[in-house]
Amino acid sequence: MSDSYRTIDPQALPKHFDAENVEQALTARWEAAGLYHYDPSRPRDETFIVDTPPPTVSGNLHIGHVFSYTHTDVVVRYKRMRGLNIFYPMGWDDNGLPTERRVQNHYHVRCDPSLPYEEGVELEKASSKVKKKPPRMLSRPNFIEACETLTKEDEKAYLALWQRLGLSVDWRQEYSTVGGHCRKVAQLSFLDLMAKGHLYSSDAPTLWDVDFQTAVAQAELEDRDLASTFNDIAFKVEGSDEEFIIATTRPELLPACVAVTAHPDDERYKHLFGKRAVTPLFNVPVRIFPSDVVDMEKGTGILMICTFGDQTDVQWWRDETLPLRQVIGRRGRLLQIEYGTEGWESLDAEAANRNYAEVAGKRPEQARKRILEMLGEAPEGGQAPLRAQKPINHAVKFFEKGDRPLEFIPTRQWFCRLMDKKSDLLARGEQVQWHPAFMRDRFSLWTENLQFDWCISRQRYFGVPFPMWYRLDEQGQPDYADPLLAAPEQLPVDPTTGVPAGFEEAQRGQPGGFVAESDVFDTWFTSSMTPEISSHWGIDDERHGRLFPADMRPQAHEIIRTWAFYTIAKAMLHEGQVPWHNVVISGWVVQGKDKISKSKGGAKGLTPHELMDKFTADGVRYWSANARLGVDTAFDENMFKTGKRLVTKLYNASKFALMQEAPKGPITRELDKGFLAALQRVVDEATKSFEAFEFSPALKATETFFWSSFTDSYLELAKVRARSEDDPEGRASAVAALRLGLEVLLRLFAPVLPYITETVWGWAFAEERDAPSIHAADWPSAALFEGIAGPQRAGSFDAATACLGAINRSKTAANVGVARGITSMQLAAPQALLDDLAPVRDDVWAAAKVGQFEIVVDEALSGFEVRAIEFEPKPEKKK
RNA sequence: GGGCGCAUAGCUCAGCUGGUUAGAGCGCCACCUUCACACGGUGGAAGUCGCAGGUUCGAGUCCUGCUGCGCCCACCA
Repeated sequence: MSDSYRTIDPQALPKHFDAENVEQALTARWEAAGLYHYDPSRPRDETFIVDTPPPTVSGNLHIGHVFSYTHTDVVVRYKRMRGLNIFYPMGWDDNGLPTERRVQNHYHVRCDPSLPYEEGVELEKASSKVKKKPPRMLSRPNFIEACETLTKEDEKAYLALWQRLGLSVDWRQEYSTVGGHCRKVAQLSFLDLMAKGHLYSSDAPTLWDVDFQTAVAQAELEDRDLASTFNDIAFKVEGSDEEFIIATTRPELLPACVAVTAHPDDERYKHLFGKRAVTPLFNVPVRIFPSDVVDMEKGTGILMICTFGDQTDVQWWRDETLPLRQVIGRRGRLLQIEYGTEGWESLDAEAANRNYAEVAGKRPEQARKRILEMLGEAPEGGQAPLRAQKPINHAVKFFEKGDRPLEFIPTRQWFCRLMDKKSDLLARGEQVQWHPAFMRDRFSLWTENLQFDWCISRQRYFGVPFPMWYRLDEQGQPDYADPLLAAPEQLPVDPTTGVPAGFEEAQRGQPGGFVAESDVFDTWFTSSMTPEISSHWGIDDERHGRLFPADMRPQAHEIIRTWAFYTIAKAMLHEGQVPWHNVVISGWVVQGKDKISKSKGGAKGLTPHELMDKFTADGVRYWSANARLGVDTAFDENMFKTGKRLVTKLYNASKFALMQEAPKGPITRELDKGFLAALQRVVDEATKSFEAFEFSPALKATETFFWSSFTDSYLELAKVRARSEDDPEGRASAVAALRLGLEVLLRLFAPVLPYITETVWGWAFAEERDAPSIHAADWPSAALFEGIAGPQRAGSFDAATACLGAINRSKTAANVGVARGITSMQLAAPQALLDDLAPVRDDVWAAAKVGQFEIVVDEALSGFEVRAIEFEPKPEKKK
């Protein structure tokens, strides 16, 4: 150990911090050193496990990504400095509709699961000329290959962004949700849930998207307000001339009407219960029954039940065992129907068929128009059934990615039972710590209001297939009650190409043979397994035991009902545990009133790379880390600017601090100890915040101290002594404190600003502390201040700061020429502090030549008072 | 209709368990090319803390009720 410090020559360093090159060089160095590698040999209690959200790779990169991923990285870097063994993986979510659509478009292909797999298919980006021809049809395995090929490109772009942003991910722990590993875990999950009896299939009315041609789950719904019309339509009572008026927004469902209902207490309609009504146009007699679900105030108080207009219709249909008259088909068009046949009885089948022919094959909105026209025509000597129309606005259910309203259509679907597990799920929500805490309410509310079991099957081609087949009986009809499940060793399997045990390929589709379940899982079925995907659940028990449950799940608040909810559900059903201990919720990036997201086309203006070019990666991270958890943040270039300014200041202040030369010596002076004591307060505060996952107050505290206490005050107060020739002991104390202060500040900033802090660390401290990277160094602890300071000493530093402030004010006053006649400064303080301040005072004094004030510091050095600053008042501003 | 959150300087926000004249950054004004930093420094102006009550010696902070904005959810006839 040498007896002088390793100093730097500022002339030898670039005038400005060359962020772009530094970012590249350090990223490469960190990767080469394996700095972020998880060490499987260390025990669980020394490990910090992150359940990283896998980004959807088909979206364009935008600042919203940068924002939330930085939050996680900041926490991770803090935990790493606390000495924890970090497990920080990265996944790519390339399983789902966005990828499917992109692949279809990019290569101009479509998937047909009935096709056999072709070896060695080479695809090219389709030209617009090619796109005029019919698309090429691919087997499902080929289609998945195409997805994997295309998403590889996107993943490269993400990787480059993440690395430049400085995410300290262990890149060896990478997965893709459409890859073999994830397919296997998802299929294992299915087999386990089957074995535990949580799954069932049923042929029942299900929310159906007519464009995507698939069922959707409750979690994928969104309400949209649409303009609509309440149509008052007259129904006749069977066998009489009496009529009543129902109100409906969906007159096109008139042929699907199966009953009429009103409130049991409704005097207007009481006498009708038990009788039958006759529908106009189709003359179908339907039951009239009472139901207390009916709102007497709404519409006319009496309404028609159709199969199916909404969820209430489904409920009545079930409870009252009403007939099924499905008129809307899977493609969203009115089906062909023959009145007079079974189930389609009519008092005048001929007229009914004539009327129905007008709307068969039409879309609902066209059919509605036509039906209303017909209802508006008065029969001979009578009144038209359409009596009145009233415009309204009402909420209509849509698939969140869809363009047309959802329909209820009876189809066979697979469900995971959750309705009977609400209280267990709520209890799990209580076992998880939510940050911020109020986000738990979102989870609880959703769980309490859950209405359907989880529909896990989708009639899509691309996705993780059900590992399952059905036996075909002698007539070639599938036996849904007793499916053939894949064996675990077979996974991942695509049942459209794989064969169940005990069968041969030749028996596919043959009577007495088998047929594949062609559905795929809801993408959340796979995404809800991210902790288990990382831990290799069901595949490597030893690893799973080490990595499950995780410590931290970072995520956005709008997917609490999906991602967080399903992940909690899966962990409960599979392992009887919570999937992680902490959920850390980031807010959104907003621009004006709009959330910045892929659906909105990203931020106006600069891309993440352009922002980093302009403000440095550290500057961009600074902006992210400034946001409080769960709170939306404005996209504001000023904040990036402030971040870059901080980086620049750190660069320059560090140069200055590390160019001061002195022999090594103890920190003995009051001012130096006071400064370090004040810094220790900041360390305590930052640590406390970080422990609660609140990085932003930690950054704020550090930043404030850095600017106002370190650069503005302490550097000014210590620099005269640090260069003094005639006070060797005071000089050694100042330089030692300067360096220690800088070192501690670098460590405090390291989680947020990895590049600039590592750069400065390398100038001196890497060698001095025998720690090549600051990111593997310890978070500052009390040990660093051992024997030097104590928080109670900070008063002397506060006093000195006030003194400097007074001097500065007097300088400014002198410059503007209003402080005449002020010629001396009194500082009443313990001698120890006065000694330290004397050189500052004399130095500044000589320059300023003005000022008269008194600073009184109490003997305990815990407080101070500034007295008698006498300046002439500033002259009134001329207006 | 239910739940949650927000409302503090022109803008973006911080103000923990209630305690003396309410803070920061940006912007604005004045001054300063001085040793690492003009990608800088120093100083300054600027707020009836959404509104109305209440609790308290004392309220930006706690309670009640309003108003506005945002988000999540809802059974949509």
